[in-house]
Amino acid sequence: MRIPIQSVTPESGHAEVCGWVHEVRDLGGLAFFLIRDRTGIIQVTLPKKRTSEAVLTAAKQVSRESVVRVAGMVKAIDKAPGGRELVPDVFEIISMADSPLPLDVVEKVPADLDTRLDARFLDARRPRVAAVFQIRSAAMHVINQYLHHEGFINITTPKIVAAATEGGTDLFPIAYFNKEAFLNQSPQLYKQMMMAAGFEKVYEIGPIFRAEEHNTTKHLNEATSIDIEVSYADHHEVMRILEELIVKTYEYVNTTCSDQLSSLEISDFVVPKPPFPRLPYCEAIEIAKKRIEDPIEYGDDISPAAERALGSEMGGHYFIVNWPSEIRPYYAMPYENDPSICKAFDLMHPRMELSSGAQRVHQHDLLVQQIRKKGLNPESFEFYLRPFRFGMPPHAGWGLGADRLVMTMVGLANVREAVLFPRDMHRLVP
RNA sequence: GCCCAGGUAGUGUAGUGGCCCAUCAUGUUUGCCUGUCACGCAAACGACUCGGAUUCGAAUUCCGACCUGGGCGCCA
Repeated sequence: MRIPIQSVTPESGHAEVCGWVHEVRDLGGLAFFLIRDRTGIIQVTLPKKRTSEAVLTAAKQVSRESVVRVAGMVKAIDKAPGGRELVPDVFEIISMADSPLPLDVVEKVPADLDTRLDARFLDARRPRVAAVFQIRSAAMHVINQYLHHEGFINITTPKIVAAATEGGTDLFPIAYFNKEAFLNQSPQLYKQMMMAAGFEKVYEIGPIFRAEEHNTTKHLNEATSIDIEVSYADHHEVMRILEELIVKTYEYVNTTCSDQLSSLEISDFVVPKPPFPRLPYCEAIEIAKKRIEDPIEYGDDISPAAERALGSEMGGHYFIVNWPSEIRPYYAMPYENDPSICKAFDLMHPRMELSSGAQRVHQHDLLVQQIRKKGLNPESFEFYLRPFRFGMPPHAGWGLGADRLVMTMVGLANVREAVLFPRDMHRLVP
């Protein structure tokens, strides 16, 4: 019976493992094979004089990264990695790997990201790459667990939609029988409909699609968004949920992924401390004005240079709050005492924006007014506006970029490294 | 979409007009080697993105195409 490599100890006696041939060191009368599975690496040692002909033939024939089944006695040896080695009486080639390999799994020679993504299945065999996705999995697990625990209902909303009701970003048109259709840019409107449906707290973790032709290390055309919406909550309440979720995610990764963090050579993993500073937009602009050369004025978006300047000033996660209504979407709730600013916020990591959200406008007539103010036609928003006419509770929510969360958490240079099969302007395969 | 930088063995690189039938590492193959752990040693194999131009001569200069990386714009 095959057992995980990590569980092989000197006490195992006779053990059978399956995995990839990681490295071969043939010293002549003695040969070492490193066999790797997802749990670790074990040294298989062949003293040639005392090894069967069948084992020697297979060992001679096998190529790097072939899948093999090896069984034999486990011996305690200080000189071997992990303090044990396996002396095989069985060495079976299950699946021979072609040569040459598209990239070097052992990492003696680096590979460009492009090369790595072209051969992602091989790239992901590298422990440090696998570690990123194990951490991502842990993060998604604890986020689901936290939201479930907080009473959120997990929903799934359509990714094929009829029209671009939100404006702003470009959508991908798709062929949908004989109708016009698009890939959805966000579950925003559907989350809000579920507030009208009385679900009170909903969340969705799913793909979002943006057809922007950007070419940066932090944008993708297909991303994973963690979205929540909460009835009877204001922006303060959902910011609190967001910061608690971020902290819990870091804590969980910190306590359950120590092997993965050390694979990534992260020795200074810092769990952020709540509460995160709430920086009013107007103060953010003042800081940016002092710190960057490019002109920036109240009413402008926060440019990447301004983001970086603020990031180094703030030093950790922080919120930008009280945005001018003018530069936020129509569904962001304006302050009653000063409608020029609204109850919208962004959650920032020092490197980039992670999340944005707001208390939403829940009053039908105010929403129509806001849509008009943005120069949009309320008539084309009928499917969105309808729920607001039949009893819509006040509500607030946010969307958090899962890929950026992972990227910033483990310090990846490029968001593509946090995604198994990233989709950008140039990459559609694999 | 705009701007900048690139494209050389399977992989990662050196090479700015002749010194290049192209450097180094890794890999692969063969030989030697009984404690390696990036094993070592020896030998061999393997590449200038494509098309056009300039030149006695182009990996190197110019033009075009394609591809890649990055920045900006855009990103409710």
